[in-house]
Amino acid sequence: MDGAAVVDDLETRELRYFVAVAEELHFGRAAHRLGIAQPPLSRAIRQLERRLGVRLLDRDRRGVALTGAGGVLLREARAALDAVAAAAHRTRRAEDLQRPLVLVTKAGASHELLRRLLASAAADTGAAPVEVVLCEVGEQARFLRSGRADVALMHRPVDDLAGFDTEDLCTEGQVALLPSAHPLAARPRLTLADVSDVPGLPIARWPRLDGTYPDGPGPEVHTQSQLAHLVALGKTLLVIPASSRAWQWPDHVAVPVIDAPAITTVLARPAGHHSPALTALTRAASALRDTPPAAPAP
Amino acid sequence: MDGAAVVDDLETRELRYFVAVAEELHFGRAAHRLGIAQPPLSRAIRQLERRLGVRLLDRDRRGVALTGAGGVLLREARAALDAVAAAAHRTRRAEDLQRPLVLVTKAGASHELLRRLLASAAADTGAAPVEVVLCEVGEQARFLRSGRADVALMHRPVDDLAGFDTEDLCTEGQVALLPSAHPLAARPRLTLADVSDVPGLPIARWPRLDGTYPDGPGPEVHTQSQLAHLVALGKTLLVIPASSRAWQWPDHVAVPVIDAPAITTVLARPAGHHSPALTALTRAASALRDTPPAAPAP
DNA sequence: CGCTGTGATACCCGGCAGGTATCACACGGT
DNA sequence: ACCGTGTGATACCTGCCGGGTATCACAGCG
Repeated sequence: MDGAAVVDDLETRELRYFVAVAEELHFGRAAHRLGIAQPPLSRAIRQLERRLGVRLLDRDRRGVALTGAGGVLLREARAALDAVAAAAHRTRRAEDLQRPLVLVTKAGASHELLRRLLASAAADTGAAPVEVVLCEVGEQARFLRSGRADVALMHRPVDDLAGFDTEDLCTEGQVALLPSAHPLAARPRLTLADVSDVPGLPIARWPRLDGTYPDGPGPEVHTQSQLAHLVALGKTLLVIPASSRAWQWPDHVAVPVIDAPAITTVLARPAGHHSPALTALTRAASALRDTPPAAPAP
Repeated sequence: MDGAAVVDDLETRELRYFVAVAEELHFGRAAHRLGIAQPPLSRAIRQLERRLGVRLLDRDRRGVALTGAGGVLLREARAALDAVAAAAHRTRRAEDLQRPLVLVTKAGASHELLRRLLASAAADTGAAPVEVVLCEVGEQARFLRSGRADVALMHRPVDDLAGFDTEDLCTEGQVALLPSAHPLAARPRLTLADVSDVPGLPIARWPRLDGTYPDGPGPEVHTQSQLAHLVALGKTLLVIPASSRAWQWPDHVAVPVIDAPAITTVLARPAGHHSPALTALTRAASALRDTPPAAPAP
């Protein structure tokens, strides 16, 4: 037999190392981030490639690039590391039954809804206390998958809900956020075409999964705080769910975008996970959906 | 600070060791299965408990029992190990785009449907070849989660479909399989009550997730082959989907059980995974559903 | 044509995973 | 009561491998 008949079952250490290199695309920085020196990291990656029998990275003397297989491993390794972290988290927290339920949501979204949900859960006798954690945009899924949170507020269709059980909470339209002085701010309503290419107010660009940015005139951002700054400066415009008032500065105007897809806020939990506290919260949430807000907006 | 402030990120080795002990509930046998000696295994488990700060096993000098936290870790560790294995599998197979799609199904189920599905996929130009893998009952989910298969035939409501995207293929009633000499075999139809407690033909008992068997008079089985033997011997009866003819021996009779839940055969794939070959197969499957079988059974 | 920065290589060392031998103890037989 | 048996725990040793330092090889660039 040849030397390719090597073992399966990678170690999490190897996966962590690979993810670091794949994210940094630089052995030195990755090693620094991992708190080790560069040579052991190079050796570990090379050994990983030999064990898998697959080339993961193209090193061409000036930087590093992911191969196709490397891209697959990056995605799979993240999922696997999340699963391992979830094993640790959930095992630790299995001890006390009266632990609070951890709910994660992206900062600045669904304020009012969350407040009502918490009130409803608190009123439900027997429901465990709920602890709210805020995360950056799109990070809820990883919080759920890695066990750092039990349940999340997510948004369809913008978030990827694959692998989660969901409960619809409410659906709403989107508004464009503009500087109040801008000509478009006077319009009673807008369309996506109106806001897609506004001179002087380009839409901000978020990094793709591989870390690169799409082309375009807009500023590059990767956290909500950066975006908040740019909005406050009137440097970009935003199309967001109508309830995301946290973004609305005093000198901004929200104009409905009539053809933007409706956003549904959902309560998401890992598929197949059940606990009394979780089902109690889900019940409170579904009761909430059937009850309109006490004071509907004028 | 106290000594409880220990690291996260478990190693897969620790998880594999724990799963072995939790499944065997015996350090010696688990060590043998892992190919190591018993003392290092004891030490590794103890270290795992210290790192997690949680007692996982109750050792009381005569055997080992899982604690609540241990049960949680067993489930989570299996999922995590599956995810790690999936990372290796899928990365290796990411290389060649023309690789066959691996379909897993439980042996002896959905014969006819699978044949039609394969024919339909073969007719669809551009669909990758399909490789069929057979597994024991209930193991399809692990094949999908660990990346050993890309897609599975599963059955609602008997299989746990949490975390999978599914496509319904067909729905059918269930029949009871009886020795032809048995009095019940003469009936034109039966109910669950009729077959639930037949003297001399107790229903076989499958192990639960924790490895123990429910109480009852029936024989204990944990593979389909064992069950096939017992059915052939006329020692037990079976309630199965009507199409599972593989179980029907010449001296057996199938009688419809009119109040048994209908079984839907579904094509399942890991949520959020997409590939051209997979979508082609899914398309072929949905086309199949709309087309009734060429020669309906009389 | 050196200088800079990249990843790869060579080599050494220490910690830890794993092995062997043995212990401590709970049963069950007689 | 007592020893035999089988359990997991402990003690101690050893070899391997993960990690460190020093250095190399090479590609750009002024």
